[in-house]
Amino acid sequence: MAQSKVTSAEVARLAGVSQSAVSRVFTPGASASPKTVEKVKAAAQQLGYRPNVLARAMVSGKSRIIGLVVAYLENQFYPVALELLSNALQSRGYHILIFTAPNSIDGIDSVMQDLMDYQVDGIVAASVSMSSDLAARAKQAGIPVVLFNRGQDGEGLSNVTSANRDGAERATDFLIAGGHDRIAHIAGWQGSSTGRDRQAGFEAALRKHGMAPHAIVDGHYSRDVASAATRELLGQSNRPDALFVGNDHMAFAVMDTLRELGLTPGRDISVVGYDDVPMAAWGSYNLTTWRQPVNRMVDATVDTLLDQIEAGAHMPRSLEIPGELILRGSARIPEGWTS
Amino acid sequence: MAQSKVTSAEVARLAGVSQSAVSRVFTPGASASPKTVEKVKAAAQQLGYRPNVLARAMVSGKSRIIGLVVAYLENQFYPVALELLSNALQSRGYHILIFTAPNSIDGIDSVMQDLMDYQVDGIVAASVSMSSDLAARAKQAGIPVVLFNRGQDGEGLSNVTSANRDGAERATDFLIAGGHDRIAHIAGWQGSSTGRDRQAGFEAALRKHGMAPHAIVDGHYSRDVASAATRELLGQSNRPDALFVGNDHMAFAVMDTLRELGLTPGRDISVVGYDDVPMAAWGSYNLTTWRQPVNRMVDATVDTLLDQIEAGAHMPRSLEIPGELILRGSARIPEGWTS
DNA sequence: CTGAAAGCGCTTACAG
DNA sequence: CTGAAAGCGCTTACAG
Repeated sequence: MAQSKVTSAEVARLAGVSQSAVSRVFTPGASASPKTVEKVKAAAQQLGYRPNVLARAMVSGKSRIIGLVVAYLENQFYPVALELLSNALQSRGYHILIFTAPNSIDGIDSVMQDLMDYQVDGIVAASVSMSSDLAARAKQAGIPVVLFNRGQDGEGLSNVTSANRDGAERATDFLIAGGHDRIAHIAGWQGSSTGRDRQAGFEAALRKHGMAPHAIVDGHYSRDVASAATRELLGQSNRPDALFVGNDHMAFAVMDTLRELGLTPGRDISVVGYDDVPMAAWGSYNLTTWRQPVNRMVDATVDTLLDQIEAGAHMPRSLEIPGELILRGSARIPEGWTS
Repeated sequence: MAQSKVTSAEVARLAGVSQSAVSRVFTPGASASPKTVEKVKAAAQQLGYRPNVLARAMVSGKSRIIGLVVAYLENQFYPVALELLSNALQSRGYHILIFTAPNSIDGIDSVMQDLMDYQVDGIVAASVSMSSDLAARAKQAGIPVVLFNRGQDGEGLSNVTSANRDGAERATDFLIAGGHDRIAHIAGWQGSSTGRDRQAGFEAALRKHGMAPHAIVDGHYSRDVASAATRELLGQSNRPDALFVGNDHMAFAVMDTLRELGLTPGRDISVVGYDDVPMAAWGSYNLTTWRQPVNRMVDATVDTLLDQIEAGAHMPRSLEIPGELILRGSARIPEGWTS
């Protein structure tokens, strides 16, 4: 309702110039005389004119919209990443169109179609797997895709993750150095690359020391599953003395459950997580965990995506961001441990 | 870069019909003979054609994009709301374009301009205040706005909140019934309607019982501020015996701090929050809190917005969703307390 | 530097 | 039901 949209033609009329002149004044890098610029700006100001981004997108072929596919926001890692991503993109003149993805592969397929219908300039897929068919489709449509916090399954997409295998291995080294010898792993979802890589790191560390896993169970990145697994493990006569958990989100559930069982993490049993979400530093958890540097991961994602969009970079990049162990109170600290 | 976009003209050529015919087949409610539909669908399928949403938006004037302005995602209430909102909108054929807002009023102004440049069909502003100037601008541009979890300051925008004043009053009643007589309030940010309304409810309950607040301090919806306030309150000789906290996010910080001080919430001191975010149910907090029903708030937001967009509803609606007290372990439960 | 014109990919009256 | 045509609001060669 109301008087609604002002167009460049109206501004042109008021300023006494052609419509193209108005367009040039609002196009960075286009040439216009100071006099024209002045007249146009004044008229635009008076009318409250702003260029229609959609019309611009149509002719330029650049929408300045980045599609974001995100699965579940319950794990604090994702809202944090989302906020950083949105800010980074916003400062570069892009905006995020959000698509919440069902967890099935079919679901994600239809979501991707939706996404492309909006003529997005690029896609960030956070923590979702993508069929190679879909990857091919995006490539064919010329839309850059970068997988965030997920490896690709063979296809030629870019992706950024932390060094999951290395991080898990070093976190496990820490537990071993702490003198634990019944170390169990509540693993990340084995249907995801992160879940598998972290488990591989866990196993490698143990193997290196000639040890065997006390137990490994798939926690599906779910609080409930992790909680049940904890109960199960602690219900056995041969209890683990340390738990390496596939992500912080599950580790919180594990700690809650241990306390229900009357155990104090850090004293009776050691718990180490993965991610270092803000909540890990909160007093009630004070979780020792492997930091996955979300800010650096987001920066790498944005750089990779924009290189492909703006500089036409073609080679898919696979980036692994290093992390570090954050020492807190949920796990015994080995004598003389440094970094 | 690949063969890229297929247009309706190409489909028309292959199908042996006019371009308008193709358009009609893809426009719900437009008329086309079964034969045409069949030919067009086959051709579209073969070419991998899908209508360009942006082009459609240009001519129809409907972008099917909803702008979402969101301030900070650290408080779990917002990611939860975001996910629900995205799903609800997605199922109705809309998508969310995200704008993260600076906290200043100026910042939010420029963000809103950005938003309108994208020709969004509607705007949801979550937990941000809006200048009445801005509200007027949106109205003039014919873009419906609904404020989520924030009251409007006089202007004619729609908004949905929980019944903040009532909820706070009843939460405080509960504390009074529990026999507490030194009840302090760590208030939500007094620059926000929610913060003020909840404080008003707190004061009303006390007044009703002829009591005075033990103390009221503005926690700014910040963990750090709430934590410092807790230390301050507990450092005095005349300590509060109960704390009503302006939202769960701060209440978690308050509980962490109380424990650092050697106090056990629910036993040594009662704590009640506001929101009932998922984390409130987690074992480490087990927070007694007033539930702000986020799903109903989101539904109301979507209904209000789409009524204005699609049905042309003009009257601004101000909706207050009722809530309920969720009894957990962080506050003493009065003898014989029901509901 | 500037204007007239073509065109981005659609939808939607308008005739038939 | 169908096609030719106009038009959504811009950008971008093309001449001048």
